[in-house]
Amino acid sequence: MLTLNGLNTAQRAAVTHPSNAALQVLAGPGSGKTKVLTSRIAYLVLEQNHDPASICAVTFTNKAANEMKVRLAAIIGKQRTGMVRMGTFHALCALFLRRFATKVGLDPNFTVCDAEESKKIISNLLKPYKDALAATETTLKDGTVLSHISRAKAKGLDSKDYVVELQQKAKTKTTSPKDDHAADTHRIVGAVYAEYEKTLRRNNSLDFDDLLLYGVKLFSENPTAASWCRHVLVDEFQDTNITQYELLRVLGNATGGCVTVVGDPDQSIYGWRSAEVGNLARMTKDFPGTKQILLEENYRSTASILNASLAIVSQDKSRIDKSLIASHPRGSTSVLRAFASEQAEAQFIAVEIKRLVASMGGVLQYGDFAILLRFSALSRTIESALQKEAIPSVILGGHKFFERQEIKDILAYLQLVDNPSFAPALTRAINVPSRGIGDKSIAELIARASKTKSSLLAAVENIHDAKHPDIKPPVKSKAASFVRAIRTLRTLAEGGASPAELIQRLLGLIEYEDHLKKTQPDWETRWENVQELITFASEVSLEVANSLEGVELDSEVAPSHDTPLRLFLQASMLSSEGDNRSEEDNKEKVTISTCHAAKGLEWPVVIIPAAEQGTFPFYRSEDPAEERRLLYVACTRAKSLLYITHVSKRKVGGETKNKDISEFVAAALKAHPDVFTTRTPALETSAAEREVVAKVLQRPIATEAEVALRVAEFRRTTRYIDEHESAPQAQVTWHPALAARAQAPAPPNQQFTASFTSPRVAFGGAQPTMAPRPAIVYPRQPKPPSTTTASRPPSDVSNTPLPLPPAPPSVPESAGAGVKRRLGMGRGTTGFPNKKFKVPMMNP
DNA sequence: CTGCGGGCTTTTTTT
DNA sequence: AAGCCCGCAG
Repeated sequence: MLTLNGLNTAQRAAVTHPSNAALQVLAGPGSGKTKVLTSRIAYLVLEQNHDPASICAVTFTNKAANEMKVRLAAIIGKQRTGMVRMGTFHALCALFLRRFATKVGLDPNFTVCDAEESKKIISNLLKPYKDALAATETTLKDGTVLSHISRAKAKGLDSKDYVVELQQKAKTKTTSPKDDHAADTHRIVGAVYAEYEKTLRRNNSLDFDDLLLYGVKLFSENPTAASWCRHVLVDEFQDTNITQYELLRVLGNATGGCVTVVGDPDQSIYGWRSAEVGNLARMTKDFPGTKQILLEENYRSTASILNASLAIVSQDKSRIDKSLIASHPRGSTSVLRAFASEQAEAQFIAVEIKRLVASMGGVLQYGDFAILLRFSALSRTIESALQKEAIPSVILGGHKFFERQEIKDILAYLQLVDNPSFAPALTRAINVPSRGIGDKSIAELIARASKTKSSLLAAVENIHDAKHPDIKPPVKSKAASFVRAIRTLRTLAEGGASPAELIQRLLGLIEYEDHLKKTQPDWETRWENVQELITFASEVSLEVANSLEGVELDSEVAPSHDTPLRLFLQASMLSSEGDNRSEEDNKEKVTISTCHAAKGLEWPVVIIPAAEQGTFPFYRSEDPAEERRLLYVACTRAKSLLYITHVSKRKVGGETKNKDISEFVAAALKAHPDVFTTRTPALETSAAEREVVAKVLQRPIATEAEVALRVAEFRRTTRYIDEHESAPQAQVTWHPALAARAQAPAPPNQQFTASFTSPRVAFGGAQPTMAPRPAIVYPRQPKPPSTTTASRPPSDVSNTPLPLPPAPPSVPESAGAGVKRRLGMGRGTTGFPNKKFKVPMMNP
């Protein structure tokens, strides 16, 4: 029996909404949307007797899917959870396309082509147009073409549609020289698009967008492929594109309109990837009678943080005015500080983190901090500042594990074994390790392959077998070891060898470790990465084995063509960095992440550096409003404390440039001067302020003695403390909006004492008419019977009195700092711990 | 031809 | 970090 005790009225209404009626949940940050989603699935299964295998839950990332699985398993059990089809749109489509490949004219062993390979294909296709382009003095980069194509695909336009649309546009538009220019490049894009499509088909591969497009094709043309589906749920709906919407529509129709979506227009930050907030409105039209339910109570952040966040996002004039009701007390006022350089900024951040850890007396540890950046390159200075202070850190969404050279090298061989038609893998693998087969030879091989109408690999094999003559730069003998490796692996794979075994064998066959040693100065970390790939491979196999338990395979309808190797390759291509975070390892590490990758996550303390013009909004962004929402998303990740910092000078490229404060922050400050202060919270002297921080986190507070001890230790060991507390803010060029405040002494950071009631926070409209509601009271609970390491700090929801988290470690030696000093904590393995992988894959 | 080394630039956000 | 360009050696 499903218990709805922990839900508020709106949440309950959403969860128990009739299962056969379309539902749209508009959920502000921290309003418990994940809880609603999981509870609704549980409701469908437990109360409405839906077969778990008939429910499809789509998440934005694989990580989100894994998280939801954990939480759902707590309600309906592991086995039933395992039957729910949960994953990204991409993973969902890939799963069914493997099954039903032939229905849409594909081979089941298609390879998923990642962006880098797509780009290479396009760059080759673009070559013939080089001269034409040079003549008109235009440049057309492969990346630009790819993004045009991707945009078209996101709208469901194939190359023919794209060209047609171009022609229509050309008719309606007045012709200026500039338009002619654009028309020229678009014509080329159209031509390249057509060839790109053909190339992918020839290579038996699908790019990310194709997964969705072919998914739509499959489900719309083959009702049997979707007949299993009784209810579709989509999370982060504001960030879906048209093609993804089509998927929802097609699957939703198959269920007779049983769809539930959750989203928040204020958090739409993927417009650059063709996401359309308009999908929310579209849905209400396509699914008549769609019920909208608003979740406006925020259970995550202090009222101060919500104040600051809303002050930022409410500047958007076109925004539909929504409110967020704080369930937590006001808490410390958010901090806004300026610095003279990015080094000073980074140093402040590092020292302030240490100060907070000390002054909270152990209630906060390093894992409670996140530094959220507009783009990853900003992490450099911050990383080194943290390192200098011996603060361990992890980078989320930095260099992608699966995009590293050494990983792609290995994958290329395996892709070729699985799919001999996949030419990009051959061009990469054939010369790793170097076999003296360079660009020229490859060009000749390609010519041979197209002449004999065979795949590149077949061409190489034929030359090797002397069935065909050698080519001009002779390649026959050079390719021998390559062909041998491929053939050995092929035999092993057919014999049922696991992907992990295949990799091991491959490493021997091509003497990859030696190759790394010879060619890479940092071969050690690269070799470690290869080892981690093996770990990942064995995890995939394990995961698959587990998820097969108790799952009835619909093998008669659609025989599975999956092989372990194929599943591994697909998992590799569809996995995103954040999926594989081992929580245990990161408890004592500060998280550095991009704002985008932080979506859906939360931390007790969030620091947002570089809040400057040019980075917020980013100078290349086409949509400033989206940049503002991005900042809003970043701010609303914070539970207890929020910091925004900016500098007056920053090195950009080679030169130092003067920087102004972000217009978003300046405008927020102008409209609501009280939402920020330059004073850092005086936690060490104020027990009341400490208490709020702890209360929001539902943690016990530290004793005065503990705090005093740690603060003393901090003062003794950290020498920058005095410097930064008395940092002459006047040196900094203030934005006009800040200038006045900089002169005046900062107000004490003590608003939190005002009351423990929660005011309705609303901007942009009339002031709230609602009376303040009493704050939720958190009953102190004894230490839980070891809720153990079950899951990461669950995001989004905490409106019920949860058991307290495991008590913070009792005074680890010397503030726990010097412990993990491992320099740079393994550069090569950034963010990819080798423990506890979650495998991105739909349940079969 | 190929491969190597050096020097340069260059980088938004991601399935 | 990884791509690009260059020039030189095998």
